[in-house]
Amino acid sequence: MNDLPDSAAPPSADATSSFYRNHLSHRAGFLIRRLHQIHLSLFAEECADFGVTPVQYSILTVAAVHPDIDQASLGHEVGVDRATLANVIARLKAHGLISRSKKATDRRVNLIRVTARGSAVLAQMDGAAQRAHERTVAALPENERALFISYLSYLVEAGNEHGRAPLRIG
Amino acid sequence: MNDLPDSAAPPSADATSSFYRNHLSHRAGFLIRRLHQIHLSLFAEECADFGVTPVQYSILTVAAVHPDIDQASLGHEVGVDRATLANVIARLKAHGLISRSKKATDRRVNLIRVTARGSAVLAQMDGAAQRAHERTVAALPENERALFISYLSYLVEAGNEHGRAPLRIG
DNA sequence: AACATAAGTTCAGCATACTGAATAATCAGG
DNA sequence: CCTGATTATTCAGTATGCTGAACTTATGTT
Repeated sequence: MNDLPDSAAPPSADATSSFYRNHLSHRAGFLIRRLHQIHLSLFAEECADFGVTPVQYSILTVAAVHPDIDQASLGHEVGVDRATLANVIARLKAHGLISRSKKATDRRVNLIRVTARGSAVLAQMDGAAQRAHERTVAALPENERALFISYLSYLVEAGNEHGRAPLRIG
Repeated sequence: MNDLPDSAAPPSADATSSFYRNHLSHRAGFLIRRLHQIHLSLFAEECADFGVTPVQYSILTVAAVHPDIDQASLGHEVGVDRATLANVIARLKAHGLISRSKKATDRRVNLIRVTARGSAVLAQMDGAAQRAHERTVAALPENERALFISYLSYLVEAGNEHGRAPLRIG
């Protein structure tokens, strides 16, 4: 059932060897996209009961330790651009997990605060979120796992200036 | 300018040590999401002249070596679910890079074919796409780079059943 | 032929992510 | 106190990715 039709059968090796040397599954970007999909799926599976996505969870955890953080700072911490963050914040607010207020001394600024309900959800889903992260790299033996994370971390730091939402590293 | 306001200053280490042990930047899912963003940015930078995104490029390369491939097979090869694929296909068709026809012996099936213009664009952007993939991991020394790719590849294969668009590995 | 079942695709709706433009509020110089 | 530049946020539009439901066409059974 998964067979390709004749016209789409794998081409002979000599006709397309350059394709196979450069196959999707050897391209960094392709693999990263796919591993991201896998993580999203694992997170959804572990955290289905809470209705909180990975990005929402990241935002909640940062907001929880930075009471009344402004949106720009929150975006820098979590690596989410301002437009996306405005959308996510709106959803979190609609679900009652955060509240928003204008800063008294600068009314351009929105201050974000995790509600009591938000804190409760964070506490309840802590284990599930941990498991989702662990399962994403669980297939690697422990030594390689630590190495993989350190490579990831190094690449993220090295490429930090790329994209609209560079992290604040310091 | 990047300083947090007082109310959002980093909390003292003892009050939130569990937070720092479990900081965002040590979570696999967070790092993968961020590295994915970085890759998207690098790809956009390298391939800006062609108006083709990473997923579109993956689809074009697979369709190029599988003439008249059906959408379900294409989705399995590229790791894109059917609904998303329908959208991407529509955009590629709108830009004249692919054409679509009904399969004669099973009119439920759409057959995808890269147009002459699509082939030309693929050929023209080949170098730029390569550079985008290479730059994503360029910060690692060559040995570690190969190792990182092999870890990625291993994790993707191990987690392949997760998500709506598992790859056909074979 | 009639029916149920299955397969391929599309549609509707939500979430994340980006760009560029608009809006609103603040600040710095004169 | 105005004016212009800066900063914070939002809005509009596009792309990817998911789920569940619908639709169309094939297939298998009787």
